[in-house]
Amino acid sequence: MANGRKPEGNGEPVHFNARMEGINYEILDELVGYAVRRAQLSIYEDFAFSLAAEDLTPQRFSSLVIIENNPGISQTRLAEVMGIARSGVVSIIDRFEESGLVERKESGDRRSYNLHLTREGQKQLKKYKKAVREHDDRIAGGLSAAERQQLIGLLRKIGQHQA
Amino acid sequence: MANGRKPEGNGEPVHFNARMEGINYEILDELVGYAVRRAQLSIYEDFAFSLAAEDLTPQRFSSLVIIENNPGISQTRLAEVMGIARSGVVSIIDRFEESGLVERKESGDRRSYNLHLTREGQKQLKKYKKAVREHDDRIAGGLSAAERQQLIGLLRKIGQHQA
DNA sequence: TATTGTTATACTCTATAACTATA
DNA sequence: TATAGTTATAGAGTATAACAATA
Repeated sequence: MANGRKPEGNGEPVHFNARMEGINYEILDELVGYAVRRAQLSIYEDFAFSLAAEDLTPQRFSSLVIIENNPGISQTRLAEVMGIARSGVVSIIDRFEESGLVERKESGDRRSYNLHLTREGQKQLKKYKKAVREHDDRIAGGLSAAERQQLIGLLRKIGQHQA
Repeated sequence: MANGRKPEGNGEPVHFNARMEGINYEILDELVGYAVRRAQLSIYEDFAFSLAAEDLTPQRFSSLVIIENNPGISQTRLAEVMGIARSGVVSIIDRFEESGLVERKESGDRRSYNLHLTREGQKQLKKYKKAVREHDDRIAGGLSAAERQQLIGLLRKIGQHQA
């Protein structure tokens, strides 16, 4: 063997703990931005854990939902909606096409495609939605239905600074 | 010249628009996770825009605040608080040390360091805090003080699923 | 044996720029 | 000239694994 050591590594997988005992967060506790970021990290971690087996990320899930509910959308438009560069959409759609969930159909304009879910894509997305709802219920478990609605409402007011 | 073309590129910088006209978001509108992610993207964008000149990211800002308010903290502990790998902290601190904001001081245990802000670090952080508060007020501008507190409170209840 | 900091490496995400085929 | 999709490339960010020094 190349070396006589046992396989090592750092041990504990990296985990985000929203609030650590005995740590003074000072100003961070007063910032809306930090609270959102902290929540987002916890949520992302749970999403990844819950849906890694499905090879699904929040980004990929959102793409499927947008395509399903806005059938025929173009890649450029999808990029705008997702807030990413057009080049990023290419690889996302490539991957979905390989796994047979999305297809690029002809549009009138031969420069662009109309994106659609395949039958298989619709079927899979239904499953994904169920899993994502379970995940969302889990992470929002501490909140009543009313609080949940209130939270979504407050979050929607954020980042609306001027036009 | 190597080629006769004018410098081109895709044009419009990538920008995240929380909600696009004429798009159906379906289930995404009901998910706490999506609302948080959407808000987080808007906030991050404003933070980056406001503080890029200071070479500051939310991550780097948080590190400085944690070090200031928990002086003598070790790199491993800081990694835990930030929810990143220990190896990631090394480069963060390296950079702060180069720019003279943080210093690694001896601890009793010769394997580890005690992290401290330098005098310059304290001075800079004071400036950063002012800028970050302005940024936070801007992105939370649509909210009253009460709503802001309410939002932070609700966000804190998230991701507290079981122990 | 375990821990701290470190380095090497790799992977993902995403941006920018340039290219092509169309319009 | 402008636009849609594409490719090439590069830069963050961050993880894992392995290592040296120390406990």
